[in-house]
Amino acid sequence: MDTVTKLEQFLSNLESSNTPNDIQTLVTSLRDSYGVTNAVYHAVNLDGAPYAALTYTPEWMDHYQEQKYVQVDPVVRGALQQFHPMDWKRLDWSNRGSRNFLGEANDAGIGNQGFSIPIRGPNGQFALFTINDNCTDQQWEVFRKEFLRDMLLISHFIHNKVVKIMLPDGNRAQTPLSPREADTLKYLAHGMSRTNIAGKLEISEHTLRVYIDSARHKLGALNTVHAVSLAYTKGLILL
Amino acid sequence: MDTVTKLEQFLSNLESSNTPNDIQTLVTSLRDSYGVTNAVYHAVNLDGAPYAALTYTPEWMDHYQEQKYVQVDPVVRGALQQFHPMDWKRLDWSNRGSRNFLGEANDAGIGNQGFSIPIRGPNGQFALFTINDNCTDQQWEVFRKEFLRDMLLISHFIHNKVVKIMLPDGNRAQTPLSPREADTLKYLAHGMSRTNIAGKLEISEHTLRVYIDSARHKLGALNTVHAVSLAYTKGLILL
DNA sequence: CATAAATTCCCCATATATGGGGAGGGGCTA
DNA sequence: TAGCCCCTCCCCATATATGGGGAATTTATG
Repeated sequence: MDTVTKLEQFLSNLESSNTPNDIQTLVTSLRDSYGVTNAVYHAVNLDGAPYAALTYTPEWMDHYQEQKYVQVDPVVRGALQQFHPMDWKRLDWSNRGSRNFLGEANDAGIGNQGFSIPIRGPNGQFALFTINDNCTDQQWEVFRKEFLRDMLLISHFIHNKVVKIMLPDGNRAQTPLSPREADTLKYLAHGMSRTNIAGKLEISEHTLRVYIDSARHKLGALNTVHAVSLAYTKGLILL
Repeated sequence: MDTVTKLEQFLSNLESSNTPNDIQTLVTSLRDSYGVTNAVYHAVNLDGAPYAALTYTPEWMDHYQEQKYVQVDPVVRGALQQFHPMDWKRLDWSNRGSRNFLGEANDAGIGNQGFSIPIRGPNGQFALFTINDNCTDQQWEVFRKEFLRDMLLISHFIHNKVVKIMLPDGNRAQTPLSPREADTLKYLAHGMSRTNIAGKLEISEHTLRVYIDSARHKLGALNTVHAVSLAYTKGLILL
């Protein structure tokens, strides 16, 4: 079975996946067809909720959840600041929490080699697609060279499908912001005060307040900080 | 020349690209090898600055810049809210600004067909990779089916390279936030008041203030809104 | 052309955030 | 073990933001 066929097969299976269970099956068959120890799709943030389809043991997952490892896991922390797929060897495992985590992960049968692909979507979506294996550095390098591109595509398509399944109404029309409102929120995000922004936009501070208020109301935000973070994650403003 | 070779050739050319000029040349040769009307890499936000490598005419680019079309362009607005490559036909061209923009774009020789791939990186990076052409819907559909995957990979690798070139110190160590600081900023982003957050974290409001203050100082933020938006874009907190 | 939305201006009172201090206990690391 | 960072608590005074009103002109939209 050559490379193209593996990817083709995955994409064709993905096409006919319509439930969370299908995705789980898909990830398992992905692990088998590429001959690795584990394959993991982990949506760290999908409109506030997490979601995962993976081949780790349920025990390890429960443990991970209970210990709130998502906040400590160097893979997650690293991926949040990276764009390119990230090899686990290049992460910082120096502090105690990480070492502890690493030890427990090894005990849970997770491979010594691995890379994780960060996936970013609108609305603050953040997910990871991870492949890991037990093998030598050389073997791993060969795998990486051969399949990294497949994995990039797989990570993209699997996330796209998961969003479709988990957030069927995710494509609802967005609350539009008026140009002035968008400007206002942008400058607020930059840390400017009302007085400064009003000066920059050459309007009175009273007027500026109207924009902040109307943006808050449009977005259903509880306060200004909320409005700014909503507008940014929803892709309504550019920083 | 078959598909694999085109992509391979691009990636090999990319490997040896080390300056903005190289990227420009690369995009031009990309357009030629895939036989389309235009190829565009447009970093809308690269640490606050824009950057573009494209095959549009300089006149159109100047016009685009002068008119601040980035704020009106339905392609940009749409891509900000999408994950998957977005066909231009599926955008909303109904309002006056968009129609006007479309007319001028046609006059500038931009193809009637096109799709744009949104690219999201850490630090609020947002870029678009666009391919457009003059052809029928059917021809376009064929092109899309055949080359969409290539384009996804190209968009990923070109962005990765541009960031390396334009932000060579982009991989500097991030200001770490303590767990309490990160929690605090996260809840602030959710729109909670100090009083509520203090209650949730079961600490006094005074203590909470210390976290906000120290986070502000660590991030070099001008105020709380700024601190939250910095922490989020830098990947230091999960919403 | 009628209606809606955007943009601009203003007042008053209260709630909340910020800036400047200070202080003690506990844990990790060199 | 010494030093650094984290976590927790407190005071005072001032600056800034919010919530509740109201109203005009211009610009888009159907």
